[in-house]
Amino acid sequence: MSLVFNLRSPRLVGQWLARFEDACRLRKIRLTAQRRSVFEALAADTGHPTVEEIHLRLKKNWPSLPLPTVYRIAEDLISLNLIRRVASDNGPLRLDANMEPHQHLVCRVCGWMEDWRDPRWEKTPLPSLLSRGFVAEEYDVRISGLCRSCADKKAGRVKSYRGEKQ
Amino acid sequence: MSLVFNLRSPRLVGQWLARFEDACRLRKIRLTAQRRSVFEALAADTGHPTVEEIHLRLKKNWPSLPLPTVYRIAEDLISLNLIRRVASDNGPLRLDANMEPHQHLVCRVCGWMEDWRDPRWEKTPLPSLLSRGFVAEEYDVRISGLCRSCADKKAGRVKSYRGEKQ
DNA sequence: ATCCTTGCAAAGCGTTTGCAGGCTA
DNA sequence: TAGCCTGCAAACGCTTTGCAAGGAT
Repeated sequence: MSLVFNLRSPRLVGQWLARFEDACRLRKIRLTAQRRSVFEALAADTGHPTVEEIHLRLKKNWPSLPLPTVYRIAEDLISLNLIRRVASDNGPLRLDANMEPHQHLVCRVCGWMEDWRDPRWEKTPLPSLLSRGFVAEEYDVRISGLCRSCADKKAGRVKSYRGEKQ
Repeated sequence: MSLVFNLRSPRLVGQWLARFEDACRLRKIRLTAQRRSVFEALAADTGHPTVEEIHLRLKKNWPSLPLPTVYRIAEDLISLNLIRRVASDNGPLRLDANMEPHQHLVCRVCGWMEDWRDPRWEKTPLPSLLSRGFVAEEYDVRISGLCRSCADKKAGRVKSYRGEKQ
């Protein structure tokens, strides 16, 4: 697990923090230091971190912060519509504070993930009633493939049968 | 968990079983009754079942079949490229024996899932080198929303803060 | 006969929960 | 002050693993 993370612009993080505080007031939810820290860490990070990654980062300055608290707060923030879960094939829950419409690049080998925007996806209209009364709300588009480092490693490798995750 | 499942056409299941047997021969993997049963149950089901659902179904006629065996075989079939994991936000692993290009309708409340085809997604070309050397291989499109039954239940309900999964 | 695969049991990992004490509003 | 929230520890559910016995080739 990498602790390297890409920062989001401080201006945007500030906007999102204000929105977070408004949401707390509106929903009559207490604005605790723990919630603010978790939300801020998540908002500042473009890397779709796991709960554990957030926890590790916060522990540097707050060694007593327990992991279950971060889990509980993550759930709260999801309920408040301030962050969302990222869809994946397996592995631990990943979080995303970017609520704008966007797509994801996902490496099928290492799970590396990055935001991507392609206006073509956003212009495609949602079918209104697709099938059996299903009410479509939004697209969730992942572009899967190989990140540069896994593509490099792959060259010349032989696939094994068991023992190697695809 | 529901044991109701939608059947795939026997003709298609037969084709896929033949492909499964070829793949076993090609990769020199033993064709056991367990593997055949798990693959067949999966191929016959259009409902994106979990490993446990497959196991429950097979147990009816094979009470001694252990769950870990189904997990191991699922992993094998994924490695053989005969089935794939379905992307989801959370919850247990779901499997899909349909390897044709297709999209999914996903209910964000109950997890109900159904295949969907929209030629627009399939015609959109993959960008070749999107970002930082990323090699795109395929799209994974989920259309999330509410299935009919959750849409019906939702009318008139008040959302709670904690205690209700979104 | 070989050795891949299964069956069993146990461990592993990520996540959730119950309860008492603490802190925000 | 009231009661929401946290901290702690323990439980939980899904998944994986080690090892000996079994079965396909």
